[in-house]
Amino acid sequence: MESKEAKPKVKKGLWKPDEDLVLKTYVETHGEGNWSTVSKKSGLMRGGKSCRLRWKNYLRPNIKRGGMSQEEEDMIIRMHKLLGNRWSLIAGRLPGRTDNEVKNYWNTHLNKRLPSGKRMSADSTPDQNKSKRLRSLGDSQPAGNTIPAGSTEELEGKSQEKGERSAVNDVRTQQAAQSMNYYIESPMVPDNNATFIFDDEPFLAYWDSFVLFESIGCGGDW
DNA sequence: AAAAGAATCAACCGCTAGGCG
DNA sequence: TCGCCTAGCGGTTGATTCTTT
Repeated sequence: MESKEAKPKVKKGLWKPDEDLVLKTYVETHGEGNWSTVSKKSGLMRGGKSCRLRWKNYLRPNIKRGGMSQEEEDMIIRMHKLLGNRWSLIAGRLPGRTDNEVKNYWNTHLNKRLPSGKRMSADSTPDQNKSKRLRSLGDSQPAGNTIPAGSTEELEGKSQEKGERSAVNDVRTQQAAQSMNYYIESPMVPDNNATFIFDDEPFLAYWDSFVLFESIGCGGDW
């Protein structure tokens, strides 16, 4: 029953509202960055990583909470088909959404609905390291910074949202099943014969140049 | 009404890249 | 050039909530 007294005790688990308040106030005052020192300076007994994640996923302004819209769902499906499990890149095309949220949504809602039990999980990602290679490029447009103002929802709305969740999910399940009409049956990595069926041209406007760069075959194994 | 199982999602972990001294 | 530190990423875990029996 020895305890490691030398190390400062780092709190884990769910964040409490007062902790959120402390972190939010701190970041709004001092700005983002130096997460490793946030816990010391703010008095939070949290690790830097935890603080960064909490801010990025929940406390940051313009974070959109609640269910995904049909458009967002479609976007996720399409982007995942193109990019695989590059959640940060996908989230970057969805204003107000975080990579964690997109990832969870995919794993819980969309992945299981794939036709004929085909799973688009990490297993099917051809090159995990590609995301690392692309990171610096992708960071030029981080997930939250392109968000138009006015999409913030109350964090306290969560309990209500939970109550509505099952009903909302039922509707969304049906809608998403319809959206699968333009789901692409070709392998995730398109070759020259891959057929992409997009119903709306403006989708292209969301592509970054590096995505196009890779898509047209300059990315090695693409 | 209670218990068990399933589903969901917030948070953590390990790893890598990039910056800086 | 090397080593350390920080930020960011995707994968995984575990707690909570919901649904079914």
